[in-house]
Amino acid sequence: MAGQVADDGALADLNPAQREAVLTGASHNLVLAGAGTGKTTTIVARVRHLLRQGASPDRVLAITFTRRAAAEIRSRVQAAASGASSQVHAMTFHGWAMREVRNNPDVFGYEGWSVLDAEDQAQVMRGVLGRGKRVEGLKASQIVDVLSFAHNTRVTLADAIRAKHPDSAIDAKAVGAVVRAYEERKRERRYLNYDDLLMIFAARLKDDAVAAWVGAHYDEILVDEMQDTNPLQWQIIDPLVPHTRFYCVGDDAQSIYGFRGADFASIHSFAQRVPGARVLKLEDNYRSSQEILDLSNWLLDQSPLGYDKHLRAIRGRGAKPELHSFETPQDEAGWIAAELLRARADDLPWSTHLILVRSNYSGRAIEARLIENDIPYVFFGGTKLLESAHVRDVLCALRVVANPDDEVAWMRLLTLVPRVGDRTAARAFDALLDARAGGATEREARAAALSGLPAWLRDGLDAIEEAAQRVDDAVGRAAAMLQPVLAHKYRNENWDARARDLVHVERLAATRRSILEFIEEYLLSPVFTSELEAGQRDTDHVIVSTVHSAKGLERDWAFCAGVSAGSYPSPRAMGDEAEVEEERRVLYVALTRARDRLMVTRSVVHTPVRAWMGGPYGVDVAEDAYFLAQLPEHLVEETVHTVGRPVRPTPPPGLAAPPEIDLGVDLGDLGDLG
DNA sequence: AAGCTCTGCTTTTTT
DNA sequence: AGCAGAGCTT
Repeated sequence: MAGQVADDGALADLNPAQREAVLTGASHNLVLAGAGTGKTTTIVARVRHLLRQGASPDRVLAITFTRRAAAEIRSRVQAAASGASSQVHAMTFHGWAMREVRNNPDVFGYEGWSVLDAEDQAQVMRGVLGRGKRVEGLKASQIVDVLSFAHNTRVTLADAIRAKHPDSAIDAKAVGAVVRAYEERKRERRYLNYDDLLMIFAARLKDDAVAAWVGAHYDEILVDEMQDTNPLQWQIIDPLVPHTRFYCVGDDAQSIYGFRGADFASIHSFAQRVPGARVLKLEDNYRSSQEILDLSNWLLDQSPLGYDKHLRAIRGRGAKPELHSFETPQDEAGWIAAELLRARADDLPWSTHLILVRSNYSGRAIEARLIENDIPYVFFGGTKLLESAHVRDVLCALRVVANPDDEVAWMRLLTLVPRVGDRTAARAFDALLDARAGGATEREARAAALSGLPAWLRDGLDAIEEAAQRVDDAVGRAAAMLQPVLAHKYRNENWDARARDLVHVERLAATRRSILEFIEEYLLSPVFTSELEAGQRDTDHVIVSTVHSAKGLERDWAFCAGVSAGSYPSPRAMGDEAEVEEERRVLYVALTRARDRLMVTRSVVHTPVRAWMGGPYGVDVAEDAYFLAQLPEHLVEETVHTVGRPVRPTPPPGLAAPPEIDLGVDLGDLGDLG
């Protein structure tokens, strides 16, 4: 908060509504905190208040949406604390569930499992699908998505299929058979995915003795971004309500995770769901100028859903938001880069700026321009380090050592070996299982199963096993072992940059106690590759972020890129009011990130990309529903740019129609070609 | 038969 | 940028 940083959470710096929210004595509270109203400040102050009242730091749990938000709360509480260590627990729902399940095998009944990320899940699903690779026209990854939606919203598979694929007649029974086989495969291999962690936790909390036991660990559980909590996560909160206190903070207008099962209306029913809960409101905005809020408020007012929300700018008046129209997205990106360079020439630091994009895809065009112009940036929502192919390759070598049942990892690792494909790899894996079943130790089983393969694989894995206590060392050995094959595999794909990533991974691993802990931590809360490049030296940088990853972010200047007809809302959302309104909230979140200068950019050209994204709906429909179609002129300062694309000169008046032009070739005298 | 390589297609949003 | 499939090589 610009005006109220100094001592985070010192009561004197809070306004009356915030102070009330911090000091509330009710057992359960819901704080409705609009954008820029000091949400994080309030949470930090609340934690400090609890600590002052004598709560031990490890009895306060803050549930956040991302690892970054957790780190911020932790560091701000720490910074504000006088001396004594006050490491409060701050983590995501998934991180919490994982901790509980991992640390208490006798309570939850799961031991020796490993976590599957999206790609691994799709891989297991592909194995189940076999030859055809599809069932009812759905790809492996689509089935995984639908299944996850069903779990998170607690609906049947059939309902989830209808929700996700409303236009196709899919036989849920056929999909169900595949899903059953998939679950069976996961069980055999002792795999759990993100949803499983939440489901195991939620299922066990149904036993009131377990709920009482978990609840007794905490004096208060704070939940940030409550509007994005989905029904599955509610099943974790519900049983704990009688056993601890809940302090939830959210904003219905910023609910943008409906695709993951969040229902923004659930925040309205909070008081019914949590008996005796007190509801408090924060409406004073400390972040933005009134002009920025006028535009944001206008956007919400256009919605058929009544948000009953009008942010007031404590900072008063400022510059009008700017609307810049271009011909192409490339022009937008070019102008943004130029604007950043101009600001730099005026001595503004790079950290003045935040660039918001709708999708990872659209962020790449901007990223390219920043690289071109040597502008340092971090891309939240870009490539995740642990999901990139080369890092995955290396981690598979660690995974098979940590969990020899990890079939997905074995298959990937084995097929890296030259002349080894699916068949050979599958045979080696089967041989491994056989050897173990016959009583061999892990190392003996590996020696037997890998006997027909190059010795470096067996020796390398043995070396990793010996180093397993030092995870960074193990990573180093895995990278060394695979270096030759990876250098070849990625020879045309940026091998040098990839090799650098592997060094980053080694460094990240240095503080971890075990291979599984390391992999789980970063799978559950990813690190972006660009984050490491820039963050390493704490350099001044611009932030590029998808709107979804921009939660809690704010900067003096914000560029909202690609706010074009046909993108807001996207054609995919058309025809479904709930989805269109979620898109409106996405734009609202983007607009409310700016403190002083808000620049909305858009373009009109329909690139091939947009044409196929447009799908069956077509552009005209989108024009009509475009959120800025009815934008009153007085709310923005509009500039129309025609950069790099000069208007075609009109021909001189009175020019005669072109004559027929003979395109035949004058062969001339070719002489005697004989 | 198995593996390799090239090409074209696909992509909202994330733990 | 990554994946699936086609067609080619060993």
